[in-house]
Amino acid sequence: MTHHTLDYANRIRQQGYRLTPQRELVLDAVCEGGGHTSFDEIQRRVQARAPAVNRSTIYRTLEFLEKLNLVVVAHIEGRTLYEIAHARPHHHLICSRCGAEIEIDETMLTPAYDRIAERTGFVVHADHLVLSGLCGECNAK
Amino acid sequence: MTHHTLDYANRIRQQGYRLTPQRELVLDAVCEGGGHTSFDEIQRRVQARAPAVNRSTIYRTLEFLEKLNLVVVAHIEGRTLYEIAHARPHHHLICSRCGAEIEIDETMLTPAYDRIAERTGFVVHADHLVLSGLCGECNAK
DNA sequence: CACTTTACTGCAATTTTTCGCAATAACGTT
DNA sequence: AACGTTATTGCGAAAAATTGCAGTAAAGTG
Ligand SMILES: [Mn+2]
Ligand SMILES: [Mn+2]
Ligand SMILES: [Zn+2]
Ligand SMILES: [Zn+2]
Repeated sequence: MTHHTLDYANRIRQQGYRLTPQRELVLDAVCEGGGHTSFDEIQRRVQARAPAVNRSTIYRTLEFLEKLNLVVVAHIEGRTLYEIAHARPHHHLICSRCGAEIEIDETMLTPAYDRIAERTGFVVHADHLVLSGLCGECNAK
Repeated sequence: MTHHTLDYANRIRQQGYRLTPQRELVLDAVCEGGGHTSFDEIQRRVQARAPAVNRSTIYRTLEFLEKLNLVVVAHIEGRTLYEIAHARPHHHLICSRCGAEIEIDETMLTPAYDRIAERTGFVVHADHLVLSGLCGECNAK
């Protein structure tokens, strides 16, 4: 399971929080499938294993996991999508014409981060951006 | 009024849409105050002039104005904030420790856009990003 | 100005998300 | 292993946001 490498159990407990079955179930649900997952899909997966888990709990748990940087969120074309946080952050390019999605590594943004740090002293630490624009193909037209 | 410079009336009509009093009221409401405005504040301003304007209409209108690039949105610390679109896009740096907000020009990001275009062919056209990280002061500690 | 088309609005109903609170259970301590 | 503290859950209710639809009115035409 992907998130095991992050040692989420200790990460949660070391901050004074508790590792509950609900939190493990939600974490697993976000992991399954690997990519972006909607709330409904997460709820479906969680309740397939434990039907009693409450919808409110899933909302609160996702917010919690996001706060601990175990899960990242993205708003893409009106939809709110969740994804397990990986060791290295990544970002998304969304073509506003054809909808194509391209994934890029955080290193693509470091030139801008450097400029920002130079001029403002601010050190950017973005972990899941969504940048819109036009993909190569659509741009050619 | 700031948005008049954008000639929003023609911009709306030229695409087959209609310029309604409700749309002007919402646009004005987003303009007033200049910066980021919450939905509730927009509703308050609109209904101060025209109490009959429906809440649903305001939601739909904001979405519409966003689609036409007359208004930009941002999700900052859980809040959804609206702002009138200016001639040049700008972005925000939010310190995740002290909450400080720094505004930056789009030119700060062009080095990254260039790299992205070189390697992927994708031309980024982001108009209102929110980047989190640590401000200069918080970083020193 | 009267007329036609159909984009847009207001309203009510749904759906989604948040919230308060009493009951539960995680986990450090004994 | 039993106990105590209190973070977390489930539940019901409230609040926020979305949707379908019938009526309204913007704007082009003559
Ligand atoms: Mn992603
Ligand atoms: Mn702004
Ligand atoms: Zn494209
Ligand atoms: Zn700071």
